[in-house]
Amino acid sequence: MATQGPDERGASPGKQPRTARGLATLRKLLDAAAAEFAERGFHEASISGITRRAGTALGSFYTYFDSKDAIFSALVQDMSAQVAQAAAAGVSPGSTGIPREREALAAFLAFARSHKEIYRIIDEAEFANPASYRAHYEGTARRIAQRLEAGVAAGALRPGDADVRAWAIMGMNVFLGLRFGVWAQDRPIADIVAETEALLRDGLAQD
Amino acid sequence: MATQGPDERGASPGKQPRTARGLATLRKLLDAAAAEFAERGFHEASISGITRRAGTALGSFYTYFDSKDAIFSALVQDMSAQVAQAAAAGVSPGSTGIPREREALAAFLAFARSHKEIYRIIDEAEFANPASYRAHYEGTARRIAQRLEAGVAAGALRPGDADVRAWAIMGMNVFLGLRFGVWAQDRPIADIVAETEALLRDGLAQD
Amino acid sequence: MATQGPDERGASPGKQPRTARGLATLRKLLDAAAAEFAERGFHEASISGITRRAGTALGSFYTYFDSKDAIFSALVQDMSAQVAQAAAAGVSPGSTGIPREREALAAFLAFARSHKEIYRIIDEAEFANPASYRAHYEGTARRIAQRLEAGVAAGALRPGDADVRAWAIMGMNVFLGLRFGVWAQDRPIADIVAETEALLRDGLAQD
Amino acid sequence: MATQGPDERGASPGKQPRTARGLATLRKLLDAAAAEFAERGFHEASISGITRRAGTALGSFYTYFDSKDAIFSALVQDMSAQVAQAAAAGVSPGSTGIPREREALAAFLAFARSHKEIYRIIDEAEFANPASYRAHYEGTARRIAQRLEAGVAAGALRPGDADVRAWAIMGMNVFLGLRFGVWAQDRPIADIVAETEALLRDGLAQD
DNA sequence: CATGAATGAGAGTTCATTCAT
DNA sequence: TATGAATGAACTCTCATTCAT
Repeated sequence: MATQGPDERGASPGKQPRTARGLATLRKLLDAAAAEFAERGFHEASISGITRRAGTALGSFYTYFDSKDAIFSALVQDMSAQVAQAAAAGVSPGSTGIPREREALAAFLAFARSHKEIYRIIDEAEFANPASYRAHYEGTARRIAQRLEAGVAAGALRPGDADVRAWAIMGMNVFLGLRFGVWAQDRPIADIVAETEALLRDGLAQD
Repeated sequence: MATQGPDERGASPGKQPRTARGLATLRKLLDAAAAEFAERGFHEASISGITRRAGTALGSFYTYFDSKDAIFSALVQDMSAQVAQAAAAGVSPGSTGIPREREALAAFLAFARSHKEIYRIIDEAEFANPASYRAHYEGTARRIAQRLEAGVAAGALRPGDADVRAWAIMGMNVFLGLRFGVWAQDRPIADIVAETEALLRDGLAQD
Repeated sequence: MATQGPDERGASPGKQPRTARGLATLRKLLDAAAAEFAERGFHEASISGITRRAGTALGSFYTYFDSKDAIFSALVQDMSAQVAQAAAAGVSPGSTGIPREREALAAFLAFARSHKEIYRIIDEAEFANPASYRAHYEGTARRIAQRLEAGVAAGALRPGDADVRAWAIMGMNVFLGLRFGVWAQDRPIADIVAETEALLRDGLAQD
Repeated sequence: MATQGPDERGASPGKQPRTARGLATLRKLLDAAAAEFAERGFHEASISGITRRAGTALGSFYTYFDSKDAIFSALVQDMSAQVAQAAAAGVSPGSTGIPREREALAAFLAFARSHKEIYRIIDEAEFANPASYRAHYEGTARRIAQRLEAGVAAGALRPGDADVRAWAIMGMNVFLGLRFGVWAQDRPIADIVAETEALLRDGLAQD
C-alpha cells in the first residue's frame, strides 16, 4: 500500500499545499467536510456549507479538491482506516480465535458509540462513491478472514470457509453496531459482546 | 395489521385512482419508478425519468403521488414486504431452530440474486427516507427474534438474548446477500448456506 | 344596461344551463368561486379548489365557464352591482346634497363590514381583470357625479367640477371602508360618518 | 427611523455585495425588477424576465435576493419612500393647513404622472405582500394626520378627528392620482388641485 | 493563495385546460 | 351533462463549478 505523509493526505492529486498557510486551510476544509457530511449526508451537504464551516472562501475549496466527490472519497478512506485501526487497537497482542473476535467486536462497538457519523458517511458511499464502499468492506472482510485463518492454524478454530465466515461476522458486527451503538445505547456493550461470543463459540443449537 | 387491496397500494392518500384507466397508469408509474430508482439511485433518479419510462406525461405523476419522496417510500415498503414474504415462503411448515434459519437464508439469497435492486432501494432509504429504513430492519429483526424464541420454546435452541441474536443473524444474512447474491455469484448458494448453518449450529470453536 | 334573467347570470356565453340540474351546478360553482377567490385571492385560487368546494368534478367547471378569468370577471361584476345596490338602498327617497352623501357612506361602511371580501375581489381585479376594475370605479364615480349634479341643481350644493369631486369622494369612501370597515372596526360608523359629513359640508378651514 | 447607506439597500439579509462589481449587479437587478413588475405585475413577472432585462445569469438573482417575494418587498418599500419624499419635497417650508394639503396633492399628482408604475407595484402588494401594503398606507395616513394636527394647533384648521380626516384625504389623493394621473391626463393638474382645495377649505354645501 | 461573484443546467412541482368515457 | 385522468408548459430555486481580481 502506498503510504503518504500526513501532510499530503486528502488533497486531490497535484493540489497538495506548498505552504504552511495552505496546509492549515486544507486541514480546516477536511474537518469541516467531515462535520458537514456527517450532519447532512452526501447529497444534502454543499460545498458552500463546507467552506462556511471552515471559514474560507468558496473558491478556496477548489484549490485543494477537484470536486465534491473527491473530498468525500478522501473522507471515506480516512473513516475506513480509522475503523480498522480502532478494531486492531482493541485486540490484545497474541490474542487469537474466539477471544480475538470478541475483542474486535467490543472495540468496534465502542468506536461506533463515539463516532456515530461513520455509518452516515461510509454507508452513503454505497451510492455516492461505490468504489470506496466496496474497498472498505472488502478490506475489512479480508482482515477478518486472515484472523480466522490464523485461528485455524493455531488450532483455536475448526477449519472452514474463511471468506463466508468473514462476511457473516462482519455483517453481525455492522448491524450490532448500528442497532446497539448508533441507534440506541439501551444495552451494555458487555451483554452484546457476551451473547455474540457465545454464538461464535458454541452456536445456538441445544446440544 | 391493516390490509389494503392491491388496488389501493402505492398511491398517496387522497390520490387513489377511481377508474381502470387510472389504475393502469398508477401501475405503470410504480413499475417505472422501481426501475429508475434501482438503476440510478434515489438522488439521480428523476420524476421525468420515471414518467418517460412509464410513457406518461410529467404531470400525471402528481395525479398519483405527492412527491418523489412519497413514491420512494411506497416502493421501499413494497420491497420490504417482498423480502419478508420471500423469506417466509422459503420455510417449510413446522420447521424450527437451526434448519429454519438455514431455509430463511437460502430463500433470501435466492431472492437477492433475482432482485439485485433491493439493496439499491432499501439501503438508500437510510438517507432518503430513514423512517422506512428503520421500519424495515426493525420489523425484520422482530420476526427473526420471534422465530428464535419459538425455537427455544421448542427445545431446539439454547436460551439466550433473542434481540442480540436476531440482529446478529440479520447482519450475517444481509452481508452474505450483498457479497454472494448481488456483487458476485462466484459461490453456490448451498456452500454459503452450509457454512453459515454450521456456524449457527455449533459455533466456530475447536471443541 | 342589458338585463339578464337570474338563470343566465354568470355562465359564459353559449354555456347557459339548459336543465334544472345544470342550473344547480352553476349556482354551486359561483358560490364556491366567491368563497375561493375571497379566501385565497385570484392567483392562489385554483379551479380544482372551486370544484372541490362545489362538490363537482373538475371538468364540470368548463361546462359553464370558459376560463378562470371568465368566472372571476362574472364575480367582480356581481360584487360591483351589490356594492352599488347597497349604497342606493341606504339612501332615503328624496334625499339630496350632503345628507345623501352621508347616507351613502354609512350604507357603504356597513356593507364593507359585512362583506370584507369585496376589497379582496374587486381590488385584485386591477391586476387580474383590469377591464372590470375600471368599469367598477368609473361606474361608481359616474353615479356619484350624477348625485352631485342633482344636488347642485337642487340648490343644495355649490356649483363645481362634478367629476373631480366624484373621484375625491369615492376615494374617501373606499379608504374609509378599508381602514374602518375591513381592517379594523375600532371606531363606530357614526363617528366616521359625522366627521366626513362635516368635512364635506363645511371643509376643514377655520372660518 | 434606521437609515441605511445606499449600498446596503435592497439585498436580502446576509446577501449584501462585498465588491463594486457585486454592487453594480445588485443595482441592475433592482432596476430590472422595477421595470418587470411594473410592466407585467407581480404574478406575471418572472425571475428569468428580471435577469434577462438585467443582463445577468438566472442564478445571479439568488446571489442577492432570497426569493421573488423578497425583491418585490424591497421594491415596494423603495416606492413607498419615494412617494413620501415626493410629497414632502413639494411642500414649501412653513406651509400649513389647507395650502399645505394643496401642495402635497399637487406634488403627488405630478409624481404619479411621471411614475405610473407606483400603482401597479404598491397596489399589487395588497395581495402579494400585505405587510408592505399596510405599512405604506398606515405610514402615509400617519404623516397626513400629523400635518392636520399641526394645522389645528396653528389655528389654521378647525379641530376634529385627525385619523378619520387623514384616511379620507389619503383616499381622495390616491383616487385622483389614479384617475387623473395614471389612467388619463385629460385635465390640468391645476384644475384638480383647485377643486380639491375648495372642497377641503369650505366643503361642498351651499352656504 | 485567497476571494466571492457569476454561471446555467437541471431539478421538483403546479395547475389551467382538454378530452375520452 | 358529469366525470376525472391526462397533458405539458412554465415556474421558482439550488448548487457544483469557473474565473477575474
